[in-house]
Amino acid sequence: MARIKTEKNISRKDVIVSKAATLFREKGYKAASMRDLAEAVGVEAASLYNHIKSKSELLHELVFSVANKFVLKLDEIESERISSLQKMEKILRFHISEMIHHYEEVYVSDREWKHLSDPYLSNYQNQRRVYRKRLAAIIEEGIRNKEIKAIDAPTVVLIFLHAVSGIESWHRSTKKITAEALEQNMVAILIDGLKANK
Amino acid sequence: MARIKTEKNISRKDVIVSKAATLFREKGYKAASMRDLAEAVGVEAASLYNHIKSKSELLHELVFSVANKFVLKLDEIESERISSLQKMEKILRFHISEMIHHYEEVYVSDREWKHLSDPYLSNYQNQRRVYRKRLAAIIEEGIRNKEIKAIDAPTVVLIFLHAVSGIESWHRSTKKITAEALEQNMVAILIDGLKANK
DNA sequence: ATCAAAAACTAACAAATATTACAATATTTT
DNA sequence: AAAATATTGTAATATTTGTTAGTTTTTGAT
Repeated sequence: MARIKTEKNISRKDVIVSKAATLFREKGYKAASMRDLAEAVGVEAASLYNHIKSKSELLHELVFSVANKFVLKLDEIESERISSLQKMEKILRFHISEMIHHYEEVYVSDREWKHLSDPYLSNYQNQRRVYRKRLAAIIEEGIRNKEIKAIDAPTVVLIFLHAVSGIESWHRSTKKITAEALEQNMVAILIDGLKANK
Repeated sequence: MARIKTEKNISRKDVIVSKAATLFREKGYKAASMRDLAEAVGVEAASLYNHIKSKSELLHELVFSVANKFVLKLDEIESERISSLQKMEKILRFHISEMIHHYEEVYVSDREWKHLSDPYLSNYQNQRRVYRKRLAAIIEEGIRNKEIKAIDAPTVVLIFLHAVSGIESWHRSTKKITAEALEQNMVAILIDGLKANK
């Protein structure tokens, strides 16, 4: 009987959730079976249920842990006393950094939330809506201050969020530039694209 | 017995493929069942097989028809005698327009290609690689001409392609700006973000 | 009106799915 | 070392899946 190996402060459940993230990213939530997951973990499928309640629990734990992290960071940045453009840059950099360093989880959270079921689904959709609204508000403030060019704020938000998810391709590519260079390039394009013409 | 309704020059298969696009977008390829599709079409599941070979055929027909369209357009734009920046703008506008007017198909092609099986999968991945390389080449030419700021070309490509897929959120939102305004805004941010500082 | 082809239906299939009950084994606590 | 607890395995469950076989109905051409 091969037990699930754990290190200090990492529960067996954590191991499962983490492997699930990888699997959900690779195959998608629906296509990833509990047997696949069991194999990745090194155990029989039924044994997983000593640590988790269901497959769907895995998904919503992943999704909400990521979502919460972004909300917390936004709380922090919003209250800083810096310009709108600087706020946007900080948010952008945070998104990029999270996508690079917690790739699997962030990716799954971004692409697989459709398969949440209520009440988690509605909850998540609401959270996202609010999050986007808050970003749009920052941009609109920047427009009022003539810092940011006159442009539709929700459109900017949508470009920003999705542009970052392009890091997925970067992650898979073999000939990568460094993470720092990637971040610098993205900021150069997107933040420059926002600046009001002087 | 309720037949599948067809209009002129639209085969029953076309109707099925089109409904499949909507369904695959809504639920994802894996989660969309043939019975779901049958219901959307207004017929029993088995009846679909008079017109199509398999579920996977639906996916790869969708994916490749979209992919081919983009390749054809790129052929056209590449051979035009205009600046690199203008080429990028044209490509961007085409992507935006396709995403707006053929939302379901483009979205599915973008997000569900993972579920293709070989040889279609390898084929598609190759096509995409080549397509991105060609876009990067245009950008690099622009950099050499000092038209575009010195920046990592593959990163630009990745931002562009994914930024466009953000239109998905626009499509679902209720309070939309017009398609033209959306396009104008996206071009403003992304193309401006590329321009070399004068 | 007849006949062939196209398109629908009913019924059934094997395979895969998430999950459960329960017995066997390992670990920790006493 | 014994008892209690945690973890795994085996076996089985009901559902859902894509798909096929065979039959009946509908359509369009003669």
